Amino acid sequence: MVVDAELSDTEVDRLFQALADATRRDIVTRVIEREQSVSELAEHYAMSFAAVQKHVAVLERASLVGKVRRGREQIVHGDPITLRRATALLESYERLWHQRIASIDELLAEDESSTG
Amino acid sequence: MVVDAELSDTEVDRLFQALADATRRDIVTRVIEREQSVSELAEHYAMSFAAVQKHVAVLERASLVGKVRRGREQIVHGDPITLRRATALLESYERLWHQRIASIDELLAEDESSTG
DNA sequence: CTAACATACAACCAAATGGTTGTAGATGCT
DNA sequence: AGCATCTACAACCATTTGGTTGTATGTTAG
Repeated sequence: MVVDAELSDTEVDRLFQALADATRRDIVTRVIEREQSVSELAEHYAMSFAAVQKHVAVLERASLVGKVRRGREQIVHGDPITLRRATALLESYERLWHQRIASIDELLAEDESSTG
Repeated sequence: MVVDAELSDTEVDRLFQALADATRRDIVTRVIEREQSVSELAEHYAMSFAAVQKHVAVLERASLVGKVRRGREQIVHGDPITLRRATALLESYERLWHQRIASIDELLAEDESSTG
């Protein structure tokens, strides 16, 4: 399962952009729990079917979900790999932070040994 | 360090929205590594100072960074707590996924014991 | 074959976004 | 005091976004 492939700036833009909407995040949780058709998803929201269709399209462009035709329905499923990549990205920022804290601590330790 | 406080939909919207721009992500990494003034940040980008100012404002509204006045400068620093919350959120989606996989595995195991 | 259903997609609209320039207010240096 | 620097903020503009309605197309059930 390839997870560490570098994401381009544009891909990351799309990824976070896709996550920056409550309806879309809700769709993601729903299809993670159980893959389901677009119209089935649409039932839960106070907006037109076309609007939900667009949200799914945004998630698809971000590779957070995929669609597979089943008869006349289009079944939406979650993409765990992209989710993993998004998390990994944020974790790398956190790692940066911890590294910075660590080097500050080092400096403080040196300081103490020279002043104490 | 409070990390698990529930974020409202709007807050999460702002959070991911703020991360959905390469310039802003770059600003975040820079201020995580070392806090610095807005104009210092602005030097690195091929856009106006005002544009960078706006990006910082977006990050601030999302609580990804904070600003502190120092003389005539405004020093921007990263906010690790918000970063942690963002990561935690994505991790919870991943957890959902693993739970789903686990229950599928259970079903398969039951199936095998009845058919084998 | 026909009716109902699920989807696709275009056209349209208001609001938000990401950029610009210009002006004005604080602060620091000499 | 006077000038340069850093920031704030308004006004403006093009593009994107998130929604709508309407129409067309493919698919399944009777």
